Amino acid sequence: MRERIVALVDMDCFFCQVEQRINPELKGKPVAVVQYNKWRGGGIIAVNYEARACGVTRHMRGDEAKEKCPEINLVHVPSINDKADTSRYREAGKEVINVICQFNCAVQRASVDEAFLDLTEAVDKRIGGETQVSADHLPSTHVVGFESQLENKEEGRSEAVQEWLRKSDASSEDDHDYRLVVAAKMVEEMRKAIFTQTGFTCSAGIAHNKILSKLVCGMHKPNQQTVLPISKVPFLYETLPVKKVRLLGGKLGDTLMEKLGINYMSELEKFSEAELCQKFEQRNGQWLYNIARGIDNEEVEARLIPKSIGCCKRFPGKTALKTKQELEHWIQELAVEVCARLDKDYEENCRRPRNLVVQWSVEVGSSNSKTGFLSHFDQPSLARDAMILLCKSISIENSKVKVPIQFLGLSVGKFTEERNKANSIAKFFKPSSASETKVNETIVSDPPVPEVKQEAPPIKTGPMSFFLRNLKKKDPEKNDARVAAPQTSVESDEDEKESVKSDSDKDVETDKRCQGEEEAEAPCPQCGKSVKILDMSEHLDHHVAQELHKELNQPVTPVIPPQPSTSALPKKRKYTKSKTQSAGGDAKKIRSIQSFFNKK
DNA sequence: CATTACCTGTCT
DNA sequence: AGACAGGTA
Ligand SMILES: Nc1ncnc2c1ncn2[C@H]1C[C@H](O)[C@@H](COP(=O)(O)OP(=O)(O)OP(=O)(O)O)O1
Ligand SMILES: [Mn+2]
Ligand SMILES: [Mn+2]
Repeated sequence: MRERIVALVDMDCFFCQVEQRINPELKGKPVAVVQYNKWRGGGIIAVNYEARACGVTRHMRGDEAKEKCPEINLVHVPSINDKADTSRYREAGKEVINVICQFNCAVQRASVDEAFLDLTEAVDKRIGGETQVSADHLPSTHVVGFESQLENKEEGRSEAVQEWLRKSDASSEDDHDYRLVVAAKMVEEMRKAIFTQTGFTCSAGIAHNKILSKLVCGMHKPNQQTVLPISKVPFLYETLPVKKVRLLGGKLGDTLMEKLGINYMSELEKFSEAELCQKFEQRNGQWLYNIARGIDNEEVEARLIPKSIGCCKRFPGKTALKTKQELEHWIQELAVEVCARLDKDYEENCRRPRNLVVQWSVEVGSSNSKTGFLSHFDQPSLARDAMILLCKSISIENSKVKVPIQFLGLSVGKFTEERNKANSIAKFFKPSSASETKVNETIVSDPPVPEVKQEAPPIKTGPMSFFLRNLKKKDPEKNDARVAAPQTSVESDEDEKESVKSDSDKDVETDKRCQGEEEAEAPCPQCGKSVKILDMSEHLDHHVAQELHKELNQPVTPVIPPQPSTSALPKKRKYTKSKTQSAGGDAKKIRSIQSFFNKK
């Protein structure tokens, strides 16, 4: 089996770096970024390494940080109309993504400050050319299982890297390690490019899948990178608490430890797939069985931009919203931000959202949401539609909200690409197509197929989901679920009498009240084709599937690998069990690793 | 009384 | 498709 080469690049104390670039006086000083209310100095969401040295951590209050570190510089997240605005960090994140895209590989934006890369093809191309890699090319690289015990840290690191290089030359029977070597060199170059072009430092993990690359990225920070040779997985797992693994950090991790009586990842390997499936459901069981062996088949999806745009705000305790006026006010404010970001997104990505989701909660821990079809994107429309959706589910009497609202959120999603964007219509994903590149800049499918019904939209089978739900069901005091024809447009029940809507006749909107109009048709806003209104949603889904495979952003000229990619990678993920290797026991453990993973 | 933001899987 | 739980940054 030929392993993929996957890297995870994560920015160092990202929000702090953004603030330090804006205000260079802060460079070299302890900094933390705080968000929300003035209450006790605000809550900390990012801490730079100088401040971490004095024990300041995320979740702390500004006041506590001042105690631990009197010289700390607390920077507040910008606030607009009493609402945190994190746009500057999103914009900075885009800069980074743009640099990464100069390298020829599939890039998956995983959060505001990190991205997964599939370097498999890029590495192969690189090996086709020059092949020499020396320790000089890997000045900030660490290799799991090659830690040296030398007093001098840097000397030890360098010696360990050289040791690894000696053991992993191109002539080895398998080339897994050699390909990691080449990848490590590329990632060194990429990180340097990120720094040169943005001024930000970052760290990276390089391994054969997403879970492992993410895991090792955190081992050496800041401004360093860590490689995990496949043969060192058992060694790594020996001292690795299960909750450190992505997706096991929550309830699943807890029940895993509880039900199996284990603490470290190495202990997971002795359970049969059948037992894991029986205890944690089929899907989770297979995933666990695989990850216990260092196997994770989740693909790096070529996606550079978020799938949804939203914002929200909490109103804890007595600040809960109690009147319709308050509610309207905050809906307006949220709509202002969403609208502004939406306009920008349209300019940059030429897409429009088809869905609007309003979320709210009436007590801590509860949550409710209502979804509606979206056809207008100006602020008043967003606010109006959101209010209508909300009013369908909560009861208001005499301008008083029956149960005070403690949380309110607006988000839009299910984007479709704008038509008429010459050249973009022809791209239609065809499941049976053999070849397609997954490099972000070019997703080429063989013969472009026009507007045809498409089976099998890309199957999304992310790992993990949860059986726990049934163990502890939420108390359903919930909604009066009187509304809601699925897939109707946003429209109030109150309007019923006078159908206020006037100018929207050209829009694709439906109201389930109009029982007699189930046969009515309207032009699809995407393709113009006449479609039954009640089928519009399903129809639009085909466009959504299309959008998933559209071309994302136009990276500039490739810096490193000059060749455009042409070959294919599998798109569909499968959970394949694998009976495999795992070269038994590196008996000895390195303390530094142990303490790294056990601390905190 | 951490906060805001995004993603995925299951159930219906 | 929509509602919701769970997970992560
Ligand atoms: N729980 C949170 N709530 C709000 N914002 C968060 C939260 N966690 C992280 N962020 C923001 C601030 C971080 O700078 C940014 C990236 O997160 P993350 O990569 O986990 O840490 P970091 O970049 O600050 O430090 P590190 O150097 O350890 O990566 O996302
Ligand atoms: Mn980070
Ligand atoms: Mn991160």
